Amino acid sequence: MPFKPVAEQLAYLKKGAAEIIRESELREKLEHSLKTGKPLKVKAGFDPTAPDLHLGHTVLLRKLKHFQDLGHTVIFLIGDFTGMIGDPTGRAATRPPLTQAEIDRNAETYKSQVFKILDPKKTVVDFNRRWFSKFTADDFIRLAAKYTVSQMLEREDFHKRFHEEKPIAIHELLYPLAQGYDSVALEADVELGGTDQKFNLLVGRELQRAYGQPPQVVLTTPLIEGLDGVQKMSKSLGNAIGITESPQEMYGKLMSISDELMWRYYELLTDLSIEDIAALKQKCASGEAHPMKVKKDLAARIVADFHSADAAQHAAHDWELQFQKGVTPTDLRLVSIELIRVVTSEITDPIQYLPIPDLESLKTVPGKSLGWLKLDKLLFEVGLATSKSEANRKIKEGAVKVNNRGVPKTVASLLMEVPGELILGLGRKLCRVAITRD
RNA sequence: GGACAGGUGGGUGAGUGGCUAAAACCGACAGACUGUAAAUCUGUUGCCCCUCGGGCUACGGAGGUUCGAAUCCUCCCCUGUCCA
Repeated sequence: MPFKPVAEQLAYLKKGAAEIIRESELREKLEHSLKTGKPLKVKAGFDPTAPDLHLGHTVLLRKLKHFQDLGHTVIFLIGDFTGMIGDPTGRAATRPPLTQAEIDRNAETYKSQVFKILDPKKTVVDFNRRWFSKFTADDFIRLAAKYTVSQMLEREDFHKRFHEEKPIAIHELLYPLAQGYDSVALEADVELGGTDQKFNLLVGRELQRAYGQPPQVVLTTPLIEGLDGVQKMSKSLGNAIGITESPQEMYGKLMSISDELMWRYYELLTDLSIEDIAALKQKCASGEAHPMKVKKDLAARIVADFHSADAAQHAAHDWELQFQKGVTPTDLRLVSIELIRVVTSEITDPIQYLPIPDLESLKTVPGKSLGWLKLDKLLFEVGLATSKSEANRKIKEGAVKVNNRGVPKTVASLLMEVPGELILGLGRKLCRVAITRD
């Protein structure tokens, strides 16, 4: 395989990397690989329990892809052994070991998601249970003997917890060792990880030395901020964009980020060069370009990466209709709800109700019956509110819409013909509801 | 094994017998404003019942004292510090 000149490779790899330890070693490794024609082994480890990737993971995956583009070998390592420990995050307890079936299933999910970015033909998928299942207690003690407590306490979160007198379980200390040993087992040349992984990656270097191997180069990628622009993107914080989300969801979420964050996303999630991004930024500042337009471009690019250009265009169109022109999109989620109560008496009930669509047309419909629908129950069952109490609060806050019209704060029920359909909205969320009898 | 400190709502963290569904801050959600951006301002922020209002659950767990307990007592579980 013909490799590109070292300087060119290095420049390509440096773009968007947070830190390279050490750059001179990377250069040497690239030179060596060029000379011998042997590709570098580039490793990145993934947790087997959460195969639900979001854009944050793609920053790393894109960098792996860059290595692939240059002809190197990427090892996608699924940490099915280390997953038992769980990377120490302060409160994560030991996780129950996954069954082989679960691991296999997760691995498949991983592949289907990861190969949206990586080239399947150039990717080696491996599991660290492959070597750890053969590890004996003796081996483990020998491994543990290669590191010291104070070395471990150099890690920021251990250090902090230690000084705050918070618990640190012994097995948590084992995690970096195990992850580091992966590099030994694979004889990795380079390991990639988020900046939060820096310590673990460096342990890999130390262990490789201890086992008589040349230490791997560590390349960290920045952690991207989530939709809130403050905390790192993470599923559990609810500020993530999953890579399997629909074009519409992705586009909508991307449009909701702040202008400031938009530049960060451009930098980390697109192939635009630093110069191009700077130029765009300049244009926005000078008023030559509208930030919203630039944001739309960003959203379209990213959606196109994970779906298609067509899908991106579609999503953009839908988004404009819904949010800029106030038109209800046609492909809303449809939920069926059973009628709650049939109207038996005249409509003189003192309950506050809202006729849908209006009172006159309601009275003259043949073949249908009229029904009451409790609004709070409806909002709850449809999933727009997490409880009926919340639904009631939102009604009182005037946040509810029916068929695109605001519902007065005092309304408790809807009056409508059944079977029928309506568009229910709470804030930005919309839902199409079909009302059926029985 | 012993001595001591501590375990409160999504988070931080007040609260030492009734005025505490539990301060404050953060977060979250909604409204106004906008470019569905940010910033700002306002409101809401345990669950359930038909509105006023009412009911139920909640301060590590289980009991107990009391008209009444997050608050007092007993036992247990968990975490940390120090001693061995």
